Amino acid sequence: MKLHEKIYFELKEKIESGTYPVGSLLPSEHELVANFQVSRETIRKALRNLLEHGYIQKKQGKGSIVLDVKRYNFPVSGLVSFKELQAKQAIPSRTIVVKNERVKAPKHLVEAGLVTEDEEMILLVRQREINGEVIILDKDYIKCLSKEMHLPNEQMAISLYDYLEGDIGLLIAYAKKEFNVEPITKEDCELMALGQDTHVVVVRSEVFLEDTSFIQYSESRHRLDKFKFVDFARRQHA
Amino acid sequence: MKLHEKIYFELKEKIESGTYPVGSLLPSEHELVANFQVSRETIRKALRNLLEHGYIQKKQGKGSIVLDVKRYNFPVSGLVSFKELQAKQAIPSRTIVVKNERVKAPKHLVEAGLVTEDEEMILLVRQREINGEVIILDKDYIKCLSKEMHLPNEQMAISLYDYLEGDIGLLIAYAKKEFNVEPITKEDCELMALGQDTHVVVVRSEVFLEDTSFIQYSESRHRLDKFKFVDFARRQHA
DNA sequence: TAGTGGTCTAGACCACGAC
DNA sequence: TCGTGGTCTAGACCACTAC
Repeated sequence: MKLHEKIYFELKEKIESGTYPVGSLLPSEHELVANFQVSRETIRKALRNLLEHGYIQKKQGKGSIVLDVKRYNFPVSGLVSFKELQAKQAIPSRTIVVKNERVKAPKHLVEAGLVTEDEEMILLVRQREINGEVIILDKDYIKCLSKEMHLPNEQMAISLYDYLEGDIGLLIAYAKKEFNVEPITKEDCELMALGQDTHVVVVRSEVFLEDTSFIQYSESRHRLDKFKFVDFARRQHA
Repeated sequence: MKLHEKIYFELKEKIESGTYPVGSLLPSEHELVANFQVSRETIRKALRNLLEHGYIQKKQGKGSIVLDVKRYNFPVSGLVSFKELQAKQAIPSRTIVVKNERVKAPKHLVEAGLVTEDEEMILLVRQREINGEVIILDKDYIKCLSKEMHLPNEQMAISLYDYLEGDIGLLIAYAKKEFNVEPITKEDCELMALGQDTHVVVVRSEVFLEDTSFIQYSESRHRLDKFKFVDFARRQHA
């Protein structure tokens, strides 16, 4: 564990436990330098991390003010998998793998230059059940990194990202996401518990690895009444 | 202008203009130090800024890879005002101020501890027209910072944030936002061009100043077919 | 092995806030 | 005035990538 990470986690823990109460000031950077016996830049890196995650607000001439974490830190933003979300929220859920097969790359990905024309991809379709109802339908196209590559159904029922990052050792770096509300398709009707709904929320993502190579395109289709997206945003004054 | 900002803007400009083509490597940090005649930490701060805004991907042992800005940098995320959005997209639009009056603070804000019970706030309701249709309905509750405070209608038709930041000199720092899809209200029907729609996208925000004091609560109600939210997200491996 | 970015140090000076 | 965070410097050593 890096020094600045250790300091970040220690301060984060003290904020979450109330050792540093909401609205109070953290010890000054100078004091933290003395306490942790590290250089000021190392302290500042830890504080920057706290700032970016919504734990503190810094003010020149004053100090680092502790924010109300419970209010601002239900992060559904960023790049987080369904499994990681569920783990945080402790909701009874289940995943059913509907499709897991090789297909030709969809045309719009070829046109976007993300894959070559005759390339094969793995199409993965999964139902996400919460309290016994299918609330989310996930459709993923994953680039084949080798001829033999396949995705074990048992793993896909847990987490695609756990498999790609843990078992295969890929490093997922960033994604472009797009949120829309669209009319339902026949597939939505068949695979989701929609009732009278006429629309679903569609989250489309293009996902890339650390070397900037394309790895995954996904469409996550959500029932309107269960969709919620929470974000913590900082204003850019540049 | 700070040094690292100047370097950030110069590199950003060269990426956007294609001087550094997509997929190529930026000059190494060592080279940039020599070119700009600054210390390495200053270069690194500029590069960190490019990374956070989706312009580059860094890889240890390799370098800084230029990403496809056109594809990833339509930022509707962050904390951006309607006026700033319109400016980027050059769409003919108009804002109509429907209400601008003092009211008692709404109960849910009192319960959340954001305002005191008998406090007055300014209620601002604005229609956002695009191509002659009301697509968005913005309802804002703004905290009264003085007895005399009022918001000029002419300014509100341009930008609330321009007024608060420019004219009054407030510094908006961060916000918590929540996205939901909800059934329409009577007010939506009356003030928006909804057609057969039964739902709208609702974006609720709590906005805070640099000293962490609460300043604004807002509800932005969007017609389903015109709502779109684009995000660039990095995976947290910590 | 050579070159890259990642981490860390020990200073300096400046701008802002509270008193 | 004093203490705070913001910017910047000039080094050091380490981990990873490419060859």
